[in-house]
Amino acid sequence: MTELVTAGADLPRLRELNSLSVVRALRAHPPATVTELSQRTGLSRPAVDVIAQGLVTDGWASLLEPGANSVVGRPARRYQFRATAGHVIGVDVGAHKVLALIADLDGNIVRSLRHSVAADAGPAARLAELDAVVNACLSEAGMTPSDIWAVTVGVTGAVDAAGRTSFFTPLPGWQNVDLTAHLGGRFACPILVENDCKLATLAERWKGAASDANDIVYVLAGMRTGAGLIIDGILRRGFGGAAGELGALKQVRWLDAPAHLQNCPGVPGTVGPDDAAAWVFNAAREGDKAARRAVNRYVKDLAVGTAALVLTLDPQVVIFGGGFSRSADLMLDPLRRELERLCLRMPEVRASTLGADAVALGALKLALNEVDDRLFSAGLSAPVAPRRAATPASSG
Amino acid sequence: MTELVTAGADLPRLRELNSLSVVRALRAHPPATVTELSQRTGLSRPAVDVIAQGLVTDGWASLLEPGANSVVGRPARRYQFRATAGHVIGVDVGAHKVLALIADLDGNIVRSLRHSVAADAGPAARLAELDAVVNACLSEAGMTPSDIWAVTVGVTGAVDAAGRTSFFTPLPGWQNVDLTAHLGGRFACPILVENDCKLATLAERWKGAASDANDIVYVLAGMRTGAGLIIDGILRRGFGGAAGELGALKQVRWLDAPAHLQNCPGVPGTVGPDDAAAWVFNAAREGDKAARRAVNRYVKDLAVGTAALVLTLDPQVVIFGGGFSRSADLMLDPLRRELERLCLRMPEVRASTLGADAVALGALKLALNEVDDRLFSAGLSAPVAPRRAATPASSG
DNA sequence: GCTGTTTTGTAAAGCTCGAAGCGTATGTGG
DNA sequence: CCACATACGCTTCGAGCTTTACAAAACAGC
Repeated sequence: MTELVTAGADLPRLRELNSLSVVRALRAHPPATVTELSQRTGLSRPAVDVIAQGLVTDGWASLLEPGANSVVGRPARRYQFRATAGHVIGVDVGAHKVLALIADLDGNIVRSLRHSVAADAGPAARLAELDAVVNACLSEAGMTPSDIWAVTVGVTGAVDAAGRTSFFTPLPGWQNVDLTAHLGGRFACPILVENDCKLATLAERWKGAASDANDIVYVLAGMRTGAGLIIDGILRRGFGGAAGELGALKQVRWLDAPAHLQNCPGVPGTVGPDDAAAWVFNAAREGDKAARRAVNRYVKDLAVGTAALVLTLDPQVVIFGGGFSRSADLMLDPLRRELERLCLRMPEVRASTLGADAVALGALKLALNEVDDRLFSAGLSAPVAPRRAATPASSG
Repeated sequence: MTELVTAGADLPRLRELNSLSVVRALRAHPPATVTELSQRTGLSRPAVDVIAQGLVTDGWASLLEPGANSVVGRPARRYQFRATAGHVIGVDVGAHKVLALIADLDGNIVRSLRHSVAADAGPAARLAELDAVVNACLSEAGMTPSDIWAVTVGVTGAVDAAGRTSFFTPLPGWQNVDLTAHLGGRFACPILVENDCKLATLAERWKGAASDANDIVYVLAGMRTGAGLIIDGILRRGFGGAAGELGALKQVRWLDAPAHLQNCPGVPGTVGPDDAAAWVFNAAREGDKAARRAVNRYVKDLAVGTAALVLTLDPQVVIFGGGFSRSADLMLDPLRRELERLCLRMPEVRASTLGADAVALGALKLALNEVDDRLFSAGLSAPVAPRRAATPASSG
């Protein structure tokens, strides 16, 4: 009737909260004994004991066989979170490839598969390749779609709340492709679609160069330039999912920045447009004057937009990622110098440590976050795949 | 010893959580009967009853005298949150004035006082005026500093985590003035110092034009141009407190934008530089061609930076505030047109509804938030003024 | 003015959960 | 084989919430 201002908690809820607390402690430092869990959660040993046994019978935790016990005294039972209770899929649908990863609830990658796709492939062909990769990856792992608890797909371009690439995408014919609906037929679990750049940002914070920071600006530097934002530890999408699309503003010079590299004088005619940048970076490394000038011009332009992000958000760290980050050795210091000149408070500037898998890793992480959110809000009844709340019927 | 991963809750903590839950319900819909509170919190009537009585004896709530009871049945006791249990102060230290507001815990303004200050006053004189206003306001309200639970002071310029204006401020000699230390001698409660622009943003969300939105970009348009950001309902300061200082980047044209108004041809020599903008707005309203052109140029420049913010954050709403927002009728539509051209997803654009008190109101809100945070994290023992955790000794 | 109705206040019983304490089990080291 | 250290598991106790039941207070209608 009346909306709940704030839910008051009764005893069963208390037990649930403490169970979740134990699960968190279990995941943070596995494997753990009852005594350790008791210390970490602040609960008494007997309380943790019954909770841990309940987790085992529910399937959330498992007992480790007693191994080498260095300490004197009765050896403690060692519990561990049963990460294999569920799995998630992260997919990167890029211009040239489709990469799928399957991981367990702790993020351990169980299976990965990568197919190449022609850059000019249409949406139907690309979707078919997506299905093929996901299917093959699942069967290689000996799983069915019902074993999957969440799916995330990363695509290029801003993605709206419904999971559609509504604005712009370089993938041919990809506007308004409804991936949620496309995958919804086979997966009953939550399906998330997200911008590749945002996912790469998430990945850098998960197991990349920004794992220690909570306020992160990620700059994707490549043939396309983009940005991803983590503020207060949370990936920000914006009200309509279009956060980080600063590159669309021509005053920040991100649109034309890669042209400095592509149009650099001295690039041999035998080098294709996609490889021109790599050639320029190599030439610059070997001392070629024109190449160095091109790189410097590129960095100068990149720095304008980066400075706009830094001045707007004042992050702790800026991550320099994307395809060009392989040549970060050439550009990191010039970029720092430019930012020093343009910004009020200088953030740390670091190069990405993740390679081409960053987007798929971020997709994995987003799916894991979704699972955790549901776990910690809905409570842990039994480890089964969650189901989407509503399936908005919409044609792809 | 070991850091707590997540605190497990025991029974006393449960009661505390439920008490807070009742307090929240009480504040959301005052006055409230036990039955209403029971429905809103989901707790049983007897549980709410003992909690409510406890709140009354602690001083957090009070009983309302039974008034007209339209319904049949035994009249219910009506409880209300005792907002006068504590008070907070919000101060705006501006270029021309010092404005102090005192409010109770519900944000009802109890007392306000405004002193004018010369724009070229030095830091000592300005601090003296600040003390005078705060003292007078307190004594007029019949209070002492120990009655105050939190103090917030708004100043121009980026404020770092320690509460110092470390970067730039137009207030003469104000660099590195340590307001926290200055006020720390007389107030034992938390003292917050914050950028005026951020506080105005907070005020617009509290009781201004953005009360329905959680993702807000506030643009302060005046002789100085600034920005404040609310993302996911929370005011964002950035890692070093310098978020929103996009204006420092010359490519976004905010620095020179007001010059279009000041240097507009046709401004009589009798009009001072501070009043030139107002003259131009009036002239534009009356159809003066040169004035209209100046206003349009100004809006065009303002829109570049605003578009950078919008493209970066994709907010739900952009608030057009600051001194020039009095002339929003002239500029709102042109600003919308420019943004439509520059942005991917168009946010709502609204004019500020708060006048010159916005900064002080925001300061009040920040102080109230601080009180609430402490309340809801530390629990409610008895309504007394909180004390600062650590007083970092630093000379002003 | 009395009675019935309706809603609130209050008391008692029961249940669940966590804390504390204590005896028991199971290892290591001498 | 014995002493010791640590972990397990049982019992007792207390706190807090819910349910149920009953008393109290006001209004409506006769």
